[in-house]
Amino acid sequence: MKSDRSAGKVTLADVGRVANVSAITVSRALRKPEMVSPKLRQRIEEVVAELGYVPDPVARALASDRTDVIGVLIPSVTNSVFADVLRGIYSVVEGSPFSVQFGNTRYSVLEEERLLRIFLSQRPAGLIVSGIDQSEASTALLTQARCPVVQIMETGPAPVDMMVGFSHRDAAHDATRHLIDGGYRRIAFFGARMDPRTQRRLEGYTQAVKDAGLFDESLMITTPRASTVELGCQMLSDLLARTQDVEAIFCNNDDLALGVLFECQRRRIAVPDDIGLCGFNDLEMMAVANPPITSVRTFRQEMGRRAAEMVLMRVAGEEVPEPVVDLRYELMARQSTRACEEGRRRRVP
Amino acid sequence: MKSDRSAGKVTLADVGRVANVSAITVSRALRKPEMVSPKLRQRIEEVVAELGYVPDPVARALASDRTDVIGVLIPSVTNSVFADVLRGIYSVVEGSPFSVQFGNTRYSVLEEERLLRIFLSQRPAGLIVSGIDQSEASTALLTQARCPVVQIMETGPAPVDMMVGFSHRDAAHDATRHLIDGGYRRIAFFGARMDPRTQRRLEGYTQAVKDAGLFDESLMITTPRASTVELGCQMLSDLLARTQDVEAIFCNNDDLALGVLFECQRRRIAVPDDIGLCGFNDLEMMAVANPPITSVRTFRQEMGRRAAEMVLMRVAGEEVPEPVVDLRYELMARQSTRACEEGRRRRVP
DNA sequence: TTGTAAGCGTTATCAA
DNA sequence: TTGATAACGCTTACAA
Repeated sequence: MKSDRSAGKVTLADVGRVANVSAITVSRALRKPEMVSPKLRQRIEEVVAELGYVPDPVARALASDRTDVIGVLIPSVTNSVFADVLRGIYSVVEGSPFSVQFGNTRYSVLEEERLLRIFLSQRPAGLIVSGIDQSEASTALLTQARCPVVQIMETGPAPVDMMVGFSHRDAAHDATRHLIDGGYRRIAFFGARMDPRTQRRLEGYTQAVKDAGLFDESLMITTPRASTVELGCQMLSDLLARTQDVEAIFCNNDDLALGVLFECQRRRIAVPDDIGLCGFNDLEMMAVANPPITSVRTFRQEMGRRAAEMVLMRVAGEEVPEPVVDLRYELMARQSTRACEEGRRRRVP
Repeated sequence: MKSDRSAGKVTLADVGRVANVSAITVSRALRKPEMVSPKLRQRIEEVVAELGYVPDPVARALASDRTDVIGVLIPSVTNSVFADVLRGIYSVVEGSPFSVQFGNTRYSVLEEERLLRIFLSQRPAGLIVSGIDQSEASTALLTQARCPVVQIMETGPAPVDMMVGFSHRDAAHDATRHLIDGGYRRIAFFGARMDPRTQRRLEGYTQAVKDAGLFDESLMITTPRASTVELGCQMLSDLLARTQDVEAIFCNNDDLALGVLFECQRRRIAVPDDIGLCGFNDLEMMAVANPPITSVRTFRQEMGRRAAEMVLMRVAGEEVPEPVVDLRYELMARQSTRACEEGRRRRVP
């Protein structure tokens, strides 16, 4: 008699009993059909269907010391940037026998480390982590991990294993150059959250304005708060309360940019004629705003897709031809940064 | 000698050996400390720390026939509505020994069913599913599930187990009434995706306009496409190409409403004077748009939080005092629906 | 309070 | 090609 713990679950042994073969043969028939004679294979398949056998992933994991779970660590579940990445990952994983498990690090390196330990104890098939700023302990854990690891969202000099991202510094630098080239001189920076990637965007901005001799610390507004549209409104209000001498604003992301746009509309500040405006990420709405807002397009779904593909390839034993990928970015120049023909005039003399 | 399969992993038996106790005592010391004498407990804790023992959740799951994983099935990973729900769930689960695993059903009942089978085979501690429109098979699976189940996002007459949501029909009805009460007569409905919840919003709208004798099928625009801001722009353009006789628009969600607003700005259509505008969900940006947009606030984080709490209570063996919760909604009336003092005039006579 | 023995459902290993 | 046996690391049931 079966123990009552198992609650009537159909096991490999049950299938074997009915099909008159051993459990291990059933296991093989399901995992490596070519190793079982056609005759037996068919009989087993029939019994599996008849009994409604479903393999137990937990038992499989314990016995084989591996799972079909790909662990994904992202800093935020609400940020649409990461939602896009997840969509990319799902698009690849959905067609495979693998599944995805996330962890939400909430932009905390310590939380990331804690989650990493938990995930690793679950024998993941692969691991996808965000960014390149892991703690020393996390880096050690990842290096020792006995599964493929992909760092996403960013590129950097020392990949733990594989990597797919882009340079936030370069992207911000180019966006700032775009404003400078458009004739804007007094260019502000609005930054929220100030996570490592935002920091590097700030560096790119700073470099560009310094190189052009346009650096002015009083034009930088940053906050550790998460970015919202409302925050964009407030930042513009704060800046204008301090100085009217602003010609353009580079926002660390599109939420802020949208807030700036709304606030400009309320204050009858013409975009791009009074103030030029550039966002970051190129959310869908940027292209249809009034006016359309210039932004830096990043390939978020593609990052997720590529990362998942890399993991699957390695799990399948294939070699990944390009284990470090820089996906770049694209400056989507729109009406919000159309510079005047004869150079920018200051808004207030 | 240990088998090489385990790759040097520290086990309960290892800890026991060093601490001079049996493995089961170590197990108890970690799970039910009060059952172990203080002396042994302390010695064991020291050895655990010394050896860096980490419990193996896979082995635990196999032995105890349960996991600490709460399965969550949502229709979309990119829709910010569900992102908010997830945040609520995380806020509760993060402080517990439980973890979350999602599935993305992509608004497909069949995919939901498939995922449900997978999840159930993994002995979840609890299950949170979206909506009340599961397939017959899924409902059967959920009914038989040996774990707590919560349906979220919606309320309905026949909960499988527990439920926390609100009535989309009532919410849409009230929003439409708000427009009618504001003096608007020619009220359009814009709907995207047309999933079951959107359908019920449409029903609420239809009921309200019919009751007021204002029903006009030609004012309803729906599409199976996912909602985007751009789609909102297009829908307005389509509607206006067909008729100028429109006084207000109730959008099935805020993305569409934002698109309508941008398109109105471009066409110099004054909101709310030429056209009244109401969204659904009350995303953060609605309050700071220009003008601020009326929307129906729903308590998405709260839904996630409550659902997770219900699961945890039941897992802990406690009784859930209120297993079916209607969280209601709140109409956030803003400038975009400010009706004229002396009743609405038609925009075009 | 602590320990022994027997699983949990699967797969690795080695033998037939 | 098939099977017997022994893990995998932990917990349940029961005994001391």
